[in-house]
Amino acid sequence: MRKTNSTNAINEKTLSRLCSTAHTLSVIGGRWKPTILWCLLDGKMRYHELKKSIKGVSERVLVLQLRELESDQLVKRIIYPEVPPRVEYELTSLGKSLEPLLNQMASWGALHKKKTQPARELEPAGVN
Amino acid sequence: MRKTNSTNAINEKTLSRLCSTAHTLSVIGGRWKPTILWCLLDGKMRYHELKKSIKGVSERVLVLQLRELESDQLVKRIIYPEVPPRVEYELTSLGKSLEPLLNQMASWGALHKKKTQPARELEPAGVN
DNA sequence: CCGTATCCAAATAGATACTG
DNA sequence: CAGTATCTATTTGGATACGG
Repeated sequence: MRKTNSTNAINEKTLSRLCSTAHTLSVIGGRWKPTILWCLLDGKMRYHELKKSIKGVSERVLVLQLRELESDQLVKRIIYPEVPPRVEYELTSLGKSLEPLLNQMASWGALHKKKTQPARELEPAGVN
Repeated sequence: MRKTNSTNAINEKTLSRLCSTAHTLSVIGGRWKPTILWCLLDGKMRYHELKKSIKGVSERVLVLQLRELESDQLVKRIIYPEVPPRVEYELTSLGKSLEPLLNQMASWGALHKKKTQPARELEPAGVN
């Protein structure tokens, strides 16, 4: 009759899923991480290409996010010992394994926007 | 031969998905939002039950996150005009529609942890 | 070209006393 | 009970000059 347990406290299964969800968010939740991941799903890119593609990100932050993705093993950093230097960023298989999740997030986000922001173009200019 | 286009700039489709992904993250990405959502997936709860279930959250922050979830229409707030006051929080259908996504996030998070943190229990106590 | 170092701003989270 | 009001701390992001 009761659901989960008498006090509605978080049960073990929920706790474990919660922890895993939080972990996922900590990995992909950075300000530019989804952008970077979407970029790299199209194929490997050099640092400067990323910088150009991702408008508005500063060098410091871009590098920070890349380093985090790297230490989370989503991104591989390949350094070619040349002059001038060349560095390529590429998704690891773990990184590529995010694609379905990112797609689902995109789908849900689109749905949510449609449901919560019904038909903007029908309201001409916003009176107040 | 070329992929997407010549300069590897973000194309329209990627841009749209990126935007939707960012939107999803802005909705569920708060510090306690996944916790709250997992709780409410088990059923409606009163404010104080949430407060007790979610250890470590302060009142201010809990209310803030609930208000954001409410204004994003994931959570319904039901006020009973009684003394003492009673308020229940419940997922809307839009909130419930997050369940598959949260499940997938949990699955990916668990997988990622397994791949990046191999077999903790094999290292006895951590020497350094 | 590919960053790092430094400094700064903004957003987010937290503790806690108080109120209808 | 269910919050709000303050105040503070921490975390995150940003601009930009400089270095290997």
